[in-house]
Amino acid sequence: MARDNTPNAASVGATERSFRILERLGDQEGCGVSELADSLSISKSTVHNHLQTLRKLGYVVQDGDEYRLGLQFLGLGDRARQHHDLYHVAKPETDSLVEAVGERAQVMVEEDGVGIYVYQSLADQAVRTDSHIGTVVDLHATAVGKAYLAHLPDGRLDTVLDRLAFDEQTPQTLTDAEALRTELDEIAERGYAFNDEERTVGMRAVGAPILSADDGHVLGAISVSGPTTRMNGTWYHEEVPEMVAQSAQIIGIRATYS
Amino acid sequence: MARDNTPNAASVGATERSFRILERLGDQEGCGVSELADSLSISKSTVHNHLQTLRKLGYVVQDGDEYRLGLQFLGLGDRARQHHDLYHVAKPETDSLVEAVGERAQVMVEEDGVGIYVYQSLADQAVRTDSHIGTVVDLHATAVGKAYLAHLPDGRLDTVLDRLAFDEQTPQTLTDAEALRTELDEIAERGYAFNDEERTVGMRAVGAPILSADDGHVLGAISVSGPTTRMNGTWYHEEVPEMVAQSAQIIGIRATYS
DNA sequence: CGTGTGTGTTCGGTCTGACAAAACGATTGT
DNA sequence: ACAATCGTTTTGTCAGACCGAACACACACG
Repeated sequence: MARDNTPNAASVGATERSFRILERLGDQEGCGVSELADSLSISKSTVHNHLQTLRKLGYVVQDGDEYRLGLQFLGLGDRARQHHDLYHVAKPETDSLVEAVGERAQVMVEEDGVGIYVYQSLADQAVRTDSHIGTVVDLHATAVGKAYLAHLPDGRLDTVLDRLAFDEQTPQTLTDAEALRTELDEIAERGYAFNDEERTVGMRAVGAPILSADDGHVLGAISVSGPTTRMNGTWYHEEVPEMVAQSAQIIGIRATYS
Repeated sequence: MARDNTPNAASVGATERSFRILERLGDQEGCGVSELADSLSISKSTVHNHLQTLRKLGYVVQDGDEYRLGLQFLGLGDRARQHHDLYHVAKPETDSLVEAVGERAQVMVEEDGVGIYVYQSLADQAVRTDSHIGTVVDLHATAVGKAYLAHLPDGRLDTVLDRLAFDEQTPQTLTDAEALRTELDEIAERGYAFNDEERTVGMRAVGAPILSADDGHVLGAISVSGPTTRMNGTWYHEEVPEMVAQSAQIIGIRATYS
């Protein structure tokens, strides 16, 4: 171990392996030992040991000859979310926003430099996408992300932008830090952010920041998203932004005084 | 569990330790290294290594001098839940049940011999308890649990009851397997189950099984629970059971044909 | 029937790397 | 200034995590 730098290793390999296995199990529902071992380049027996350990703990269930993620993770996820009081106040308001607008709405908070959806509400007509509760958000390519970044203090913004990958998701994605900064200024002044097919072709979204009612620091963001076929004209440019911004304000007030 | 003293170990110790740390972090929101190390009887440096590893993976966040559960668990939990299609159909119906009855309602499914809440809906007046989404349910001491057990095939019931601990939660808890079996027979005939302060003093609940509409096997259970001060008389004994049973039936039908 | 390829599981041997104890800094309160 | 915390880093050592290979059990096929 003395050779080759390892800047600050201090890392538990077995834990990393367990979570790689778990994440893979989440991607493809139901999976066998061999398939996991191949795709992760870990030996079958090691994968088997990890799965048995996780099964004993209740985080994985063995369903015939397949392994699946266990529902115990709901408990850990809910516990983590309980600690963010934004969730409680945002949930009912988000539901009524969806009832008014239709489509889908999601609430994002930042954690350690990445955005994560803590709640999502879907109308019947909403488009099914790959974003769910717990999804890690691209801060530079979503309406929630940009609305959030636009209200971050300069210092924090710099550190977050430094870590951003600027993946190009679609031809419309902003991949230049300077272009993003100028758009963030516009967003801050306007009060809400647009996303016009920057992450998913055919999808548009409108996002607004959730600000603390006393000192004005940003707590998170909320957005409504839908297909370009329905999200257009003044509905997209004026009416939806109005409703999203209002919901964001209500959530901000409730979050501050409760 | 006294039985089953690890006939074949094949267990990854580091993973077990990581999850013990994570579960402890979930219990008490925000926690320092020393506190964790003491209460888990693990050395400080080991706890530190695990926390750093989990932080790198995003499952733990470092907030000043405290560590907290990361929101990434929401993703794993939601993924696990997606695989159970019962959740999708139960959610809207549970919400409208809560709107009609008030109080709180929860949906349970079984996984590997234990019951787990996959959804919970709270009215404004609902009592705050320690049960959340992801909570492991005592099958013998809850309305959902008994409603579920009552409709389990005899073979499965035996194996589940064998593993049950029969903890006495309150003076009212059924701790005798035979007494439970006779009550399960009554429940199966009646179609719904009561819980009269068997798990929490001052709380009552009414639960009904969610049955598949074609072959009648039990998919899960749903219950409404509230304080004894409001849950009594014909409201508790007749009207609420009626509504819960009806919601359960609707969910069962939707789950079967979708 | 064997036989081939696919599983999931078990078995030892090897060497990594997870672990505890103690030293180190950085804060706090006395 | 000192004592008493905290979190972090370092050290050596031995348990145990890992792999490869063998095993058991399925289904296919010819």
